[in-house]
Amino acid sequence: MHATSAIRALPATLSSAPPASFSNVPKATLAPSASSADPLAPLGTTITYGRNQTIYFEGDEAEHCFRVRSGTVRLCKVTEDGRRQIAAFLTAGDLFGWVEEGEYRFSAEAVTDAKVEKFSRRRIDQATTADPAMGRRIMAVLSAQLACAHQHVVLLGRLTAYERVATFLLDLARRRRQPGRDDRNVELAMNRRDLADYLGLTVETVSRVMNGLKRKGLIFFSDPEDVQLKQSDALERMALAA
Amino acid sequence: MHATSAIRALPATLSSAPPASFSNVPKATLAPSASSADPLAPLGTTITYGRNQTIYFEGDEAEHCFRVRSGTVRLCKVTEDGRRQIAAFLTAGDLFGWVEEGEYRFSAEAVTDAKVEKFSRRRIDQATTADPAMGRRIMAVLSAQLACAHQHVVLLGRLTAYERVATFLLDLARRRRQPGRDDRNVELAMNRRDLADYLGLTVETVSRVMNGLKRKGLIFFSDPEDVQLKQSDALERMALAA
DNA sequence: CGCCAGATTGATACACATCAATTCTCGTGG
DNA sequence: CCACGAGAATTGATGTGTATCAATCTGGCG
Repeated sequence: MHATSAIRALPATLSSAPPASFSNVPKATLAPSASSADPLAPLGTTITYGRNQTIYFEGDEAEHCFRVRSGTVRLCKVTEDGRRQIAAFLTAGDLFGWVEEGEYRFSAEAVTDAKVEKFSRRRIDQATTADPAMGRRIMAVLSAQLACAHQHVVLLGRLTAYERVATFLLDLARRRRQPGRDDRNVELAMNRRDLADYLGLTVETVSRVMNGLKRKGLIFFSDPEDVQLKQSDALERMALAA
Repeated sequence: MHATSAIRALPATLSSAPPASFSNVPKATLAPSASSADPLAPLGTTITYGRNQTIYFEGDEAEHCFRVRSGTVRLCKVTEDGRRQIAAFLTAGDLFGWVEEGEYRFSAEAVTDAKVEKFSRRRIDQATTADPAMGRRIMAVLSAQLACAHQHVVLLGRLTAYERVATFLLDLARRRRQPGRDDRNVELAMNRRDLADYLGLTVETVSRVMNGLKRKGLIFFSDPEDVQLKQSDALERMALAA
């Protein structure tokens, strides 16, 4: 299994990290391409989490905030009766646990092995006072994530199962688009259950749709976590809503 | 009809404005209760919009950002084939149109008559450089909105129609909770169509559920936009997921 | 008074969930 | 090296929550 392969070979500094977050929303990374080094980096400590390990639980006191350095993290919530919804998949550069005060409202878990930076709220506050540019960067990341979340809302509120899956696959491909990389080939960092819980569907439906798309020749896969987009244009048409 | 009544009697300054945004997520207002006056206020110009007037269209160049001063604003997106999803209802203190660069991804429209402040991106940037505390406040608002959006994702991804409506009504009531106000009585700023498009349902289903709740005695209304919560506890139980 | 948009109510359709087997994959130990 | 077991994915049969289609009702307004 290719647990950690989806986001592989991450640059040591985030300055050239690919845009993360899902949806076709341009992603602000904390460290801009140009000039200044990542201003947040020296403030945190990096922790490595194994696949499916919990970073924090919903309800924990929110004393720290985090940033993904490598790998994929999910934010999720489980209802009393066991229904689970994933609110976001986060990748390199994404902030999370950015709670003003009180408790985390979602759990954060490593989808793949992941390196995560941890910051104390207090130190971040101090740092933004000292360096206003950093505050603006954080604002940029947060507003990009908000835009992603709104896209996700549209997907869940109004798209059919086929549209959801097509949109997701295209987002994933778009997110990985970089010079010199084959963006026809998408490696899913997550299994069908995660996918279902992100898309607001059941595992069975996701499986049926994926295989339906395969049968129609829009995609191909033998390994369920390694998907080739054969007809992106047809997928685009299917994902009409953006 | 009580178009503008849902959020009435807004204080001139936002310093004592009620927490806005939906979901039971604590709301950071831009102007904190204590000390300093609203730092953003002098930077913007206030514009009044009539009910259903568009503030900006999805696809417009994002040169300004906004803040709600009074009334309710919706962020929404319509697909080619006419499906509409409302991503958020915004009320006093909420920021919107906070796009880094490029175009707005959602349209913003006045649900009720509304006063909105308009800021140029550039001036905001300058101001945050001058006053880092302002940057932190904006971050707080954005992260609160992100939390709201994530709640909305759970609602759309995993809740039944009854659970969605119950959750919505309770959020609305919670949002209005203030000393000296009757929080059993909820005035909806929006009609059934807006409600449906926010909750990811159809008008018919919303209507059926509202009348179902009325029949069960959990709520009461004669005017469809003025709802009394008769058994908040039962509604809470129905809205299990949070 | 009669129009019209919004809300409600009813009958029916369908997309997806649910329940229930298989099949596949891979790690483990004999 | 292969049998075994367990979790993941797939596939099939059936059920159901909500959408869709279609009236009807209601209240405000010209």
